[in-house]
Amino acid sequence: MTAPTKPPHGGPADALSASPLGEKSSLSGEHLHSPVIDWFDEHARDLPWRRPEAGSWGVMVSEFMLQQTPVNRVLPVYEQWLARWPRPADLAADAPGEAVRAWGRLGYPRRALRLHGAAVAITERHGGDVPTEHSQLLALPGIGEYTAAAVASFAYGQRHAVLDTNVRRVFARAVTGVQYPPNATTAAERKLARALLPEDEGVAARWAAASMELGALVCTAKNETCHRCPIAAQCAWRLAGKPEHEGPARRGQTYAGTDRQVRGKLLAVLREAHGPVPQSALDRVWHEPVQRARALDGLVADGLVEPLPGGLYRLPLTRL
DNA sequence: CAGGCGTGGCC
DNA sequence: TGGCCAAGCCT
Repeated sequence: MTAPTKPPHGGPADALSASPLGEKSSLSGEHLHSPVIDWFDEHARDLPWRRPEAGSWGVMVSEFMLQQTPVNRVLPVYEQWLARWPRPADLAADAPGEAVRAWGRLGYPRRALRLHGAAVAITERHGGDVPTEHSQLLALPGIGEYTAAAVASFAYGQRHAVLDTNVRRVFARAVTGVQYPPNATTAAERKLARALLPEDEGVAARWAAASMELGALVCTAKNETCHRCPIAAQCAWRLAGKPEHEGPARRGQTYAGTDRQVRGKLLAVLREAHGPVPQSALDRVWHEPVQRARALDGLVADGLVEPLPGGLYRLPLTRL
């Protein structure tokens, strides 16, 4: 094959260059030996959804669970889900409330509902197989830009820019030279990600997983370990002396005392119970009646809770 | 597009 | 101790 000739040198200017978008930097490499992929070959974690037997459904389930939830907490729940619902049609045939219950304490339980909804759509519209097209994936509930690219790339080996928080941080540091990426993904970030993507489909998929893993294990938000980084020598941020984040503090998440906390407590009661729960049992989780009622109403509106006659509540047995 | 949406571990 | 952080999505 024609090995594209690489610029003779991969110094800082290569990674940093004001217009790195027209050509691949040495970070990804259009050849088959990017330092990040080499590092990945050596240090990638052996995660169940990366094994061939996981299949596209396993990849998709893992991506839903990993949205804002750490790997270690996902692992046991992932195993339970795949054992119980080995195919999308298996989950689709069960009640949505069972998905919510089996979600356990992963957090953001609307993801469980959306994953169930996606399984129903896959069963009804795609013959029970996770679709291969990015646009079809994007049309499923709970799948956005990132997850569609991740499933297409990790499950089907396709060439997509997979821009998650890890990759965005790696690019922000190594290429742009700042500590953190913007709050929301920008057009410039998408353009950069596309420009860095290796041409070859299989290499591109490998690169996507590798750059994500680098952000998860080495180029972390706090306590990054540059001495273990395969591109430390070209990293714009490190070369600039690792300047601190400038500008307004990044938006933090509040939790204590919010409706979210109340919703969590209400749903925990319903998860533990098998069968309808009386209002009085729910009243015990929060002292303030107005906020309590608002939280319960919200859960019902979201389809996470099903109200029954006689002041009883349960996880949803039927679809909305 | 800023803000809502769970949960737990870490420094 | 409490703010920050963890493979986002939706409105």
